[in-house]
Amino acid sequence: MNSDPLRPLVDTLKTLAHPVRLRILALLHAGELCVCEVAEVLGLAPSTVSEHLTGLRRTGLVREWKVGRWVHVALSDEAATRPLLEALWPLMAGAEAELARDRAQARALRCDTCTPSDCPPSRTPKEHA
Amino acid sequence: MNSDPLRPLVDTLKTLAHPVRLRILALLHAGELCVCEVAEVLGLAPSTVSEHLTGLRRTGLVREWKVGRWVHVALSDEAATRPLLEALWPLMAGAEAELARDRAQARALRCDTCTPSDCPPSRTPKEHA
DNA sequence: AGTTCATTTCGCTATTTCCCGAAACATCGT
DNA sequence: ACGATGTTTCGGGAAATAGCGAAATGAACT
Repeated sequence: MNSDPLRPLVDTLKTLAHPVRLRILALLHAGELCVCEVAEVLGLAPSTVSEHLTGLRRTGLVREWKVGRWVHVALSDEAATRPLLEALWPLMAGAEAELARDRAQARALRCDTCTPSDCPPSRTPKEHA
Repeated sequence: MNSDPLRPLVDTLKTLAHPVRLRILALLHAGELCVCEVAEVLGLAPSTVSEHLTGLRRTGLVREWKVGRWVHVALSDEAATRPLLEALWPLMAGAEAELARDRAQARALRCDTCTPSDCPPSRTPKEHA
């Protein structure tokens, strides 16, 4: 019945059309993170972030994989959504202040003696010593 | 308080994220139309189309102007939204059949002895004779 | 002035989206 | 096996969105 050929594109656009999800994409543009770090930076409940990420994954915008008990997230390298994302970055210029603050906060959370892929994220660098 | 710097971009994306509005944009990509023609092609109530167009105009995606008692609509030439639209056309390829049908129907409604700018749109060409 | 026709605004209902907390899962460490 | 921690799923309530018909508006033509 519902074979609307515009459906996939509309789904992608709907997924993009939310400030939190744009902030997540901008965060991931600077490097991968794990779900709890995203939740911390955005100040949202983990369940909320998980649901946003489900949408982003459904539309192929991000990919996720497990590392120990953490789920790491990064921008997908799928060709389909790339041009849209590339067109989007310049349009986020007006929010650069907020986005830079997000990135700085993510960097502060991240342990700096190891890469996100092979080490559990730590809330504070000293927890890792 | 609510000075979310991502707001304008989110508004634009929300406006794009609807099959009817995408079809309207694709229609206008082939040339300007008046509101009643858009309603006829899409098979929607004029009030519904009017509301969709209000959103498209609010976000600068289309422009409208009065011609007699008709309101003509065309894609806006604003620089801000252009790159987004340009990234969008290729992504609509999967719906080319439906979009081509829309365009054909619009062409059938349109009087072919005059341009849309200086002549009231007529339902059938012979009404114009 | 009154009529007609294109368009918009309004009132309404149905559906969807967003966010959370509680509970369920999953994985690691002890 | 147990507890701790990260994540997801579920249930629900507030808000936004989509569609229509009816009524209001504006412009043209008698």
